[in-house]
Amino acid sequence: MSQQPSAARARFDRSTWVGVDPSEDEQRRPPLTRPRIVRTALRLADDRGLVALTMRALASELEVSPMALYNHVRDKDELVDLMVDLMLGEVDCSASQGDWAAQLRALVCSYHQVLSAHRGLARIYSVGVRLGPHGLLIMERTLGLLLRAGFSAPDAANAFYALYTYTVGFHQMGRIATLDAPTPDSGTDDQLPRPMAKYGSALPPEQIPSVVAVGAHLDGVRRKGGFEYGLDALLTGLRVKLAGDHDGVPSRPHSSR
Amino acid sequence: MSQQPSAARARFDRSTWVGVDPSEDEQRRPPLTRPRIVRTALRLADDRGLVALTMRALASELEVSPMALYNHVRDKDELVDLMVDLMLGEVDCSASQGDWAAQLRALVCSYHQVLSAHRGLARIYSVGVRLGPHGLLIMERTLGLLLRAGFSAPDAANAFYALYTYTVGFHQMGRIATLDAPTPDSGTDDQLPRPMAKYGSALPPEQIPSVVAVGAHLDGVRRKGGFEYGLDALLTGLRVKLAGDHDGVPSRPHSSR
DNA sequence: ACCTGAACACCGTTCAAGT
DNA sequence: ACCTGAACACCGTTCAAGT
Repeated sequence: MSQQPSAARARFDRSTWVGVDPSEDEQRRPPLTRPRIVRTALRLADDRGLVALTMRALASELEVSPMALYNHVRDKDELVDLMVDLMLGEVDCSASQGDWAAQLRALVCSYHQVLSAHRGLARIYSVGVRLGPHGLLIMERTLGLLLRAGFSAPDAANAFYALYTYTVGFHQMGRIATLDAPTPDSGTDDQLPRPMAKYGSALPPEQIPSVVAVGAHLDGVRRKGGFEYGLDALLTGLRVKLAGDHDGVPSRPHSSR
Repeated sequence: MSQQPSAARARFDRSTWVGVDPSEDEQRRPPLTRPRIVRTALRLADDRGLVALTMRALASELEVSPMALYNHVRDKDELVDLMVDLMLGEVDCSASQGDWAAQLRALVCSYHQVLSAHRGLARIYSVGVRLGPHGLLIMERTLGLLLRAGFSAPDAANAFYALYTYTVGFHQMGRIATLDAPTPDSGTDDQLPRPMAKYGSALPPEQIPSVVAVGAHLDGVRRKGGFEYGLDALLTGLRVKLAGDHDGVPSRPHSSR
């Protein structure tokens, strides 16, 4: 009762079966390598969330002492960098069809899908962006498309950063809610007729008529084509900017300065 | 030597001077209130960064036991929510001149400036967005401008989320760097002629020609008008989208679906 | 009602020691 | 070279106790 049953059982199995077939035991515990650590860490973050990604938890997942990890990885920051680069390897950087904007759209959408598949990691992505080879390749491809489209080097840097910022930011923004906890009594689904119980807490409804009017649609942004909406607006803006530069016409909405 | 000198000194001062002039001691230690806790926490995060914002550090800054805070604040998450709303109170929500896009631009730029003034808090902002009264007011104003401009409720939600995502994301994105630590030997300034020592580490230069070509401008994005570049592109895209809706012409760059 | 000290269940990481 | 256990310097938070 007061002992840890799983630890006791593990010890028992080990001492019982070791020596009978050592190679089988070896099979069950592959050697600790850097790629295996990073792969396991990414899976752990995917399955149990960012908060569960702990050096200690990762070590126990690998059936190894916490300190064993430090022989293959400098510290947790480096581990996260490696995880991010492993994830970014899934982004499809191959050439696609259409003009520069369409190709840019395909690339960024692939990026978006990969981040969606790894929500836990996507959260931490921003804090200190350290690019590995896969990240650099995405950057290279994006900047190449922009430069070939006709953007100047400074504008390409700005456009890249804007696309990048929007995409990563989209995944870090959580569901919008007010200080009051969301009511968990809604048994049916999301499209409830009166969703303002959530938004009305911090301010009386008569002070936020627009929020009340839009309300029901706000939660759906992340599910529906919310990402593509902003992305297309951004791409349209870039297209107008590029055309304006070639015509010598400023594209600023209001050149108040 | 082995004792903590500051703790010993504090205890000495307290026991020495208490009773001589209690009101003076009272002045030096104003009562612990919720607003004072939140204000001090925001200042602490601004001055010493997010990582220094610790319940224990905050308590010692307020010259109080760590547990005293829990009489005024449920937990650290709630404290952060309150700090965010205090910060958002600095955003200028007053009406401005120009059409809807210009007013939107002024509002978002004020938002951007406030986040710039509180870089530490801006980092954590995304994780769990819980809006207080000030946040709700910004949301109300933004949605109101979009609705009055002619956006439908779903489109207003999407546009709001895009602007919001971009702005907050901009502040969470750190400086772009590669896995190798940046070389701290550059004594002069940022506009160095060979900035590729930073980007060339993870991949050989011949594989990333566009990165090499743009390189020098990438670090400047955050300083220069990098934020405004993307914001204006976004606003232009929204303007085109709105005009397209009124004409019945789809504004998607490529309606491949 | 408000504050305190001690303690709990965690972290990441250093260190000295094992093989 | 690789792994381990013990320990250090932290966290946020609970609890029982003080006033």
